[in-house]
Amino acid sequence: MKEDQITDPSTSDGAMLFAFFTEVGIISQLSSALFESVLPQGLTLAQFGVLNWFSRVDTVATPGRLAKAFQVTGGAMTNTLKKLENRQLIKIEPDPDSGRKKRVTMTKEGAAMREAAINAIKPLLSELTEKFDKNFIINQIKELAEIRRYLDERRYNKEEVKK
Amino acid sequence: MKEDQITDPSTSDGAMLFAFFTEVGIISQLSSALFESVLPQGLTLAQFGVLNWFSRVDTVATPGRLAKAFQVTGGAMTNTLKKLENRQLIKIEPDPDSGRKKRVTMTKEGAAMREAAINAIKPLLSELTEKFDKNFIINQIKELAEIRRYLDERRYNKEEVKK
DNA sequence: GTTAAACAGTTTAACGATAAACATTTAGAC
DNA sequence: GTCTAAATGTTTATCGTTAAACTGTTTAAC
Repeated sequence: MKEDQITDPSTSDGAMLFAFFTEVGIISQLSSALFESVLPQGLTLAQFGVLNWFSRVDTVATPGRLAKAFQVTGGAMTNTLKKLENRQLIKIEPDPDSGRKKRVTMTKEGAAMREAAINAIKPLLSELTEKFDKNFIINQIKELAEIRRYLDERRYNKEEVKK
Repeated sequence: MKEDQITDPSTSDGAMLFAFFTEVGIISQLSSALFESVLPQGLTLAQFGVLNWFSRVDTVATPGRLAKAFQVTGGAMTNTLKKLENRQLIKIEPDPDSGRKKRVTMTKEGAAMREAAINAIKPLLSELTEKFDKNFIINQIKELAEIRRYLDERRYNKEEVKK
């Protein structure tokens, strides 16, 4: 029988898609490791992302809002926020208006750490900017965002079905 | 939805690149979760990848060769192979020709599991294939591979510099 | 008012990943 | 032959992530 031929993904369009996601996964892994290798004092990308959010989006947040912004589970955000709190880079207080919410803000130390992180990754970003064309990256972002939106929507629908 | 934009491409070239890697990271995360949700019996993508490799590339390998193929560290591959060995999906033996190498092969059960996995992800791949144009994906793979090659090279050079 | 459901956040167990330290085996310089 | 360096693989500690179970709080139905 030639079942192998038919089911082999390398002979189908599906294989291409799988190769695409594999490529994305490897880039995600390699780039994360690369950025974290230059971030100061063992700051991780997840932690830097939260600090950066406070500089760019809003000065106050709830864990839930941050979890949604970064598209991670609540547990993941709890974990990241705890690490940041231990290093005194953020402050977590009970929300005065709601007993189940919490109020997360960045400390002065957090803002300073974010500045240091920005400076630390600057050379790496410059190197990569020089290596890859600006329009190439712009186009990539646009196209990848399309795929990301679909996957995000897909996840949402899956959760709806479960109910 | 998406009230909070994480990525902000319009500020600087560096920010654009950072947004690119953020996008890649999210897609990696969402797609992995999606694929693993349909894989049979808790098979992970990492494990499926190895089984699939044996069907597509070669029937025998060393842990080091697989680690290079998937661009992960040796420790990561040791871990994945151990999981597969525990489930009897692969066989790990000492290399008769070299005391430090090992000889990894896929078992019959492994091949069957790979078949089952292929069938399990087929509907998902069909859905995505329908949603995204074939040439679009082909082009994406080509462009992403370029970036991946650079990051991989970059990692290698970093290791060289350390010496 | 009581009670059930939804919401916000945390905890736990499992996964894959890295980096660094650690054997062990092989190969090369002398 | 010896002895150092490289190659191969593993272990350990730490990281981020998910899913599922769990606590506590708020809302809404009655």
